Amino acid sequence: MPRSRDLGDLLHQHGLRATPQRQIVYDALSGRAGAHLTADAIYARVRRKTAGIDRATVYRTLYFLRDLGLISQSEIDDQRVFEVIGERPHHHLVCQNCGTTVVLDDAPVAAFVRAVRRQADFAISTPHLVLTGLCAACQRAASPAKK
Amino acid sequence: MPRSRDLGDLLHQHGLRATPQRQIVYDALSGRAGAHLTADAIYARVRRKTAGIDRATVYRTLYFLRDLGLISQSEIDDQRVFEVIGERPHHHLVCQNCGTTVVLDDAPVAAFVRAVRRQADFAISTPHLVLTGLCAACQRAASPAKK
DNA sequence: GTAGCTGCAAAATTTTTGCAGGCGA
DNA sequence: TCGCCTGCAAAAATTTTGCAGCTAC
Repeated sequence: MPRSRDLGDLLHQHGLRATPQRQIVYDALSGRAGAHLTADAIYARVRRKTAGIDRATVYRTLYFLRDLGLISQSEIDDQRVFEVIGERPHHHLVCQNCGTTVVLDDAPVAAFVRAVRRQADFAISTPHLVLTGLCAACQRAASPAKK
Repeated sequence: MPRSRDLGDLLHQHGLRATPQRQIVYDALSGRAGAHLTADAIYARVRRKTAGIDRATVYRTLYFLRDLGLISQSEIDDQRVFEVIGERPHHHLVCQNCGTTVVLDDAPVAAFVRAVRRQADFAISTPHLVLTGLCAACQRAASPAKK
């Protein structure tokens, strides 16, 4: 498993301050690459490692990292969730029936983004999409008659 | 301006109960077709018409209409917003810089949905997408050197 | 040394829930 | 009449903010 990218370097490059708290929050998310965690879940993970860290700091750090483009924020099932943005862009499909999460390659999304730029002259900048619908299994379960 | 579709008929068809509150909430959104309103804004509009209606009822009705597929729920700028789903599917692009909202035709979205179904066997069911990025004007303002 | 960051505490916002009575079908 | 819906009220959940002190640079 690849170690978390060194946050310190990145922050310094931007003239920002590297603090243990920021590293801890980032690590908590990195350790769960591919997973979507709520602010509360991240807080819990962070607390397990360092007791003194505060909820407010977690929130502030999350937004900080998001604005830097290091993590993404999305909405799943009415919950605000965060995820690290890895090297390779990818997206997620969440089944509204069984909750399964499927990874979607960036290719079709990139094509869509290009089409929108061409057609509407609008540059979609979502680095990580989370869309809902029905997974393969639930599609068939939902309409068994339609053979 | 087209009148709101008659909710009563629709609800009856599904064996559900038509109440004045449901009609009022639906009308409040219909009167603002194309706009994204927060639960609180909808509550305010509804109150102006009928003083007795409660916040809880607005929330319950909103989720009720959403689950029926009559209105869509999305997230803009960390705010949960609702919008009527009209006859013709369409989507929105929100500029993260100036806040402008651009309408996006369903065609490219439909193509994308088809591509995902083909590629990942996943049926995206979002009836109304709201994506963020940079509008035409802000794109140029952001990188003026790139001529 | 200094500005930016954090912890603490409190508040503000937003959403959800239980329950008794009302009302639509 | 019957059970779904609503208002009321309270609580729960989530997020934000002010401020004093600490700490990275």
